[in-house]
Amino acid sequence: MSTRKFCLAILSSGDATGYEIRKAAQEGQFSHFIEASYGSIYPSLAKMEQEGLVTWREELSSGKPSRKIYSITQLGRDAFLKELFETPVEDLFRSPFLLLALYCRWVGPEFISKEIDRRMENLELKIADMKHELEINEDPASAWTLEYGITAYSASLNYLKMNRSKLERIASEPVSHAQAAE
Amino acid sequence: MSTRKFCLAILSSGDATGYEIRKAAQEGQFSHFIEASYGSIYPSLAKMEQEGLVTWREELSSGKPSRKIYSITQLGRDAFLKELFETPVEDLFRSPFLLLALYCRWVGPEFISKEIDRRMENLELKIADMKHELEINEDPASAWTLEYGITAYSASLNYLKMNRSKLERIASEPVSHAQAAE
DNA sequence: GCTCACATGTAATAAGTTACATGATTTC
DNA sequence: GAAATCATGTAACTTATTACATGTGAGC
Repeated sequence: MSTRKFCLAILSSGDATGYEIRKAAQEGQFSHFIEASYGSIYPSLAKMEQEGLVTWREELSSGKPSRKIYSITQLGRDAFLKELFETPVEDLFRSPFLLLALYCRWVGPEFISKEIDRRMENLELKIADMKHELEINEDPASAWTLEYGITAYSASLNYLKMNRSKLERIASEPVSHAQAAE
Repeated sequence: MSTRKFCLAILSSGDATGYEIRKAAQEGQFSHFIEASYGSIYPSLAKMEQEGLVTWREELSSGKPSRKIYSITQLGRDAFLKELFETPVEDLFRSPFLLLALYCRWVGPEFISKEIDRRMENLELKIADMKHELEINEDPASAWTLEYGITAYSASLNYLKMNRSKLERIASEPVSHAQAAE
């Protein structure tokens, strides 16, 4: 249901192709808190077309492959609004990284160190991305959302910066039987 | 695959029933970055038993329903280690709340205000929870992970505290046709 | 000539959600 | 007497993932 909601959100601000919607999920401001791949977007669009929430027209351009440009209908707008008003599902945070941190003694300090590097690079990239979007952006709601993301990610990044050595130290303690059976 | 990994993680620190594993996903330190329900835990345990990753014994206690106590096998430990060493999937953050924030003008300031309240209460609860776990906790890796969570959530909460009025103001601006077609 | 970006989709599979079904004991 | 907690599981359904399948044009 979340891919559907996302497609309606994008289309509520303007027409788009499936390809463009996926790109928005991959690169834009949405990418930081939404997941959607071709395999979920195209079927979702097809289904919504059957339900009358969206329509499409074909655009044939010489050379380039033809595009199916989707538009939201009034029914679609109503459905989107309804979804917005429904109490939103709780935000979801799933972290294989934190699970790894919890079991850091099992993998040792070198591996942990490498993974912390990866995680920090990732956060830095995301933050840089959001700062860039903030600059080219004109919509105040987008700015607010981007700043929320920058704040939260910066806090995580900073925590890693200040406390990574602590975790690396913990990871270097040997795993005793007592701990394993704890 | 993530429910499986989580079950192995729990069992690697000691025997447990399906019920207890689900409780750990619901309440403990894990609950802040893992999702798992009965419907995914029980089938997962059954499958892992067939694969020889876990075994179980029945405990009949007078009165209470009988429990199936699962233990991890050496094969299971190996599988868990292997999963830990495999490059972890990127952390996943999905936020219906931020999508709502982005479209705040469509729902208006009253609704947004209510949702911000909900979100803040939620964050406060989680933070309080983690602080409490931090106190009763003895494992340094757990402490590190909990502090990570407290840091990130506190930053989000603080952002909401400082900037909620801004979003409420944005939400009160009428949606023009130009914006809708932007 | 190669890779990247554009562009659409399907099929098989995996995974998880939600509701259902059942029942005893403990606590208020 | 009611509600919460302990305790196990299934079945139907929804959803998403991954890989496959295909092809053009532009830039290097």
